[in-house]
Amino acid sequence: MRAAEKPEIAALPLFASMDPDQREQIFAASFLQVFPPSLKLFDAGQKPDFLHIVVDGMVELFTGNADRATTMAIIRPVRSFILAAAYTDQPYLMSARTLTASRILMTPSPLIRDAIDNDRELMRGAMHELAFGFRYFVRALSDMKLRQSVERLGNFILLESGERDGAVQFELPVEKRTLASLLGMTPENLSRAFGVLATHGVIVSGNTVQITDAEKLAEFARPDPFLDQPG
Amino acid sequence: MRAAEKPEIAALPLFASMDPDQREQIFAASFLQVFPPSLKLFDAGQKPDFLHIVVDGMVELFTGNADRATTMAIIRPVRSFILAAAYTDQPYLMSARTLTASRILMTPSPLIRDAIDNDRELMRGAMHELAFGFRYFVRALSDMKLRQSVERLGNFILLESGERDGAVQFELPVEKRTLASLLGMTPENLSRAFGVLATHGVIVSGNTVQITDAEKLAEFARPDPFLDQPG
DNA sequence: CGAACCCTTGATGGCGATCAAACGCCGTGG
DNA sequence: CCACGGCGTTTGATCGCCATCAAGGGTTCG
Repeated sequence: MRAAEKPEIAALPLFASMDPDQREQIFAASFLQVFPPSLKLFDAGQKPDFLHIVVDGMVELFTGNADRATTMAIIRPVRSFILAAAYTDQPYLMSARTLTASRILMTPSPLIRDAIDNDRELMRGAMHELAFGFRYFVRALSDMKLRQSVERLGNFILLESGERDGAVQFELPVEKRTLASLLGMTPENLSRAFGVLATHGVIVSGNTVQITDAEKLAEFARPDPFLDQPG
Repeated sequence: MRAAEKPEIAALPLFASMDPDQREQIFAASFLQVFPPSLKLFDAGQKPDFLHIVVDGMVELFTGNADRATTMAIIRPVRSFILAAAYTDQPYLMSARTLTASRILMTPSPLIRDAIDNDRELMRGAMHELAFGFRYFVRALSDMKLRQSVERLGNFILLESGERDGAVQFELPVEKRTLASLLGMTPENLSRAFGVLATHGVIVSGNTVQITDAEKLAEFARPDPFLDQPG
């Protein structure tokens, strides 16, 4: 890692308040690496060599067997991923690949395990990071079990809008095919789902989404006040 | 909590290796309570007052809006639940109720937060507990997205058998209606799914499941070597 | 003994997957 | 500069899984 990059990384939520000496030790053994788009980072089933943190860019976590595949999460900066595997030293449950060119901080997992065990502030960060991931997947599972595809899309749009301070127009963060997989449907049906939402206050053109009637959209999607929240 | 019960609780994985003084402090403020079956413990959306640990019995975590409901997990001894909410002080994402008469240890969440922050061994236990929950929901989500209902049931049976050291005959841990909800289907279709599995080496009579041909079942269900594992 | 309640079995319908083909966008190469 | 080819997306037609509706059988408990 270059010296110029250290302050930026040190400011990450996970590292911000930890002991500087220990942090320095972690950084000394870590790599901040730039990856091209569509590069596989690791496979499900592997033992975790590194804890990964997305500093810039976007990473897709996905699973699947030979026949089928599905994207489990999209990781945007600044978040770690597979902390659960790295800390407990169990095989990855998901594979990872970059969606865009990405800068990723890679820290050897034995090192991060020790550091978490020895630094209270880092541990707190790790607990929060893990708790965030836990809650994300709880949400994703209930989204999947309780709602049908068009509702999921509607709530996704509301959530994205919410993360942009309620912006009524924004760009989709990923290709539609990836979004379809994230939402548990086929690209064909995502296309049709956007069509349905046209009658519920949403216009889509290319990659840009415009909410023309947020109230009507909310009425259709029925977001859950607890479940459909960032964080 | 009665004095006679303390050693049993102190032996729980979460508490086993923590500082005895701090543990004593936690116990002094905790309740070990017996609940009847079908009792609601808390509702999604509430702020977490207590960390719960199932010592005996069985607890169902579930979500749902007015129309639909689904069970998210079945908690069997000895596990904590909603640690993520209790530690980060965010509202519960799921509701909880007992399935059977249950003994549950309830620890005020501010207390458990402090204790985790101050006791390294407890913190490790909490990290592992959280990591376990995280991985459980990752599995559940990919199970839901990648497999259809009969496959899910087949893999559930294989998993239960695996947890009983490969026993070829065992009792279903919950009512079939609850199992159906856990597996994301209706009771009617669970019934039909058992029917289908009859041609793949599984016989069901009442609550007892018998695997007559484990190989044929595995061939049909195609369990994932990484995903379909306890722990 | 009767009444819930759970489970099962059957019939029907809808959501979404699959198959198929055409469109639009964008790169490369002539 | 334009033709071509690849790929993501859209649109249409069909099929299959599973939910829903409905009714009957079994068990448990008051």
